[in-house]
Amino acid sequence: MAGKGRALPTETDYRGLLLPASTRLTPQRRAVLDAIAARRSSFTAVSLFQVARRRNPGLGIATVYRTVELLRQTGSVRPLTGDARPAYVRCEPGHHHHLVCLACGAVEETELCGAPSPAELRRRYGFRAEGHELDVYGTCARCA
Amino acid sequence: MAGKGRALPTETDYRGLLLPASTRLTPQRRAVLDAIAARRSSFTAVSLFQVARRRNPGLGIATVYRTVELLRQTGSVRPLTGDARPAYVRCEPGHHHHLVCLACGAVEETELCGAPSPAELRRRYGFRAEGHELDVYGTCARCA
DNA sequence: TCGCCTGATGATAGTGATTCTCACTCTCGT
DNA sequence: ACGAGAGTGAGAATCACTATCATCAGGCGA
Repeated sequence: MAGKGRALPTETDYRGLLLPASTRLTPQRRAVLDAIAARRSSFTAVSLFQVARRRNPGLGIATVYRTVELLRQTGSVRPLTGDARPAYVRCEPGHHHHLVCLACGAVEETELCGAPSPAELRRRYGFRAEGHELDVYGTCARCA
Repeated sequence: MAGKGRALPTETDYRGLLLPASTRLTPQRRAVLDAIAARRSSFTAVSLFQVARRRNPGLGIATVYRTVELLRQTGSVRPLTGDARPAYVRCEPGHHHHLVCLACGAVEETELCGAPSPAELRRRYGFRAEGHELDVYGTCARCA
């Protein structure tokens, strides 16, 4: 049952939004994925819910949370840290961080990252780094 | 009434925990400051409440939140980002980041920081950085 | 010494975001 | 058509936190 007939859990026009394998692409999830794909900035579960429900009036808020959680598992969205909570951003694959505009909520990805190296943290603190969160807050080019 | 007779808003033996000037050091706040000073790791408002109430049984949870907020204003505590939420850590003055142990909750400060420079973000993205959040997650020396 | 003013407090209701529960529905493979 | 199990919506529950408000406390001036 793994990767046979039912095959495509997502379709390519969702532009990189991936559900975990062997989950079904239901109309409800489609509505949520559409709502995310249309976003150019950070979003909250509630705001997604409001948009997605226009397309699928019966949609429940619980389904939005469930779908976002699935996307989080695949790395397609990430919850923002800091004062922007509670909000999420779309994520392309690979290590990167976010530039969050405090004025309009727009989020830009950047591959720039100078987080302390695991080796140095290990040497200086005996600390085994497994991951890190870095978000930069400020004003985007449009709002400046 | 500004910085005269009433004088000392805090006392030095709270090891760097500062309340804003012209706030009173009440027994309730003292109990909360004690509870924080005794911590070697991250803490939540509720866990502080439980500890501080042993010293001051009448203490209300609202007072704990109010006191933590005062300390946040002076930079003496900072809310953690990422999955460790909702939790706070004590902060020494100055720019630094935190190494958070996912096993025991211990938090170590480090001055190591390689966040992208505001100048480079400005040049490449037109983004005016105002601040950033960086927390590193992993396992501390004791738990490893 | 006595009120007074204002900051501080505790109890409690309220809020917003999120999670849980559960009966029901839909889909897929057979 | 059928059975199994993934998926669903509604609403209750939970969690962290905030707002409200009557009351308290402790310097201050009179």
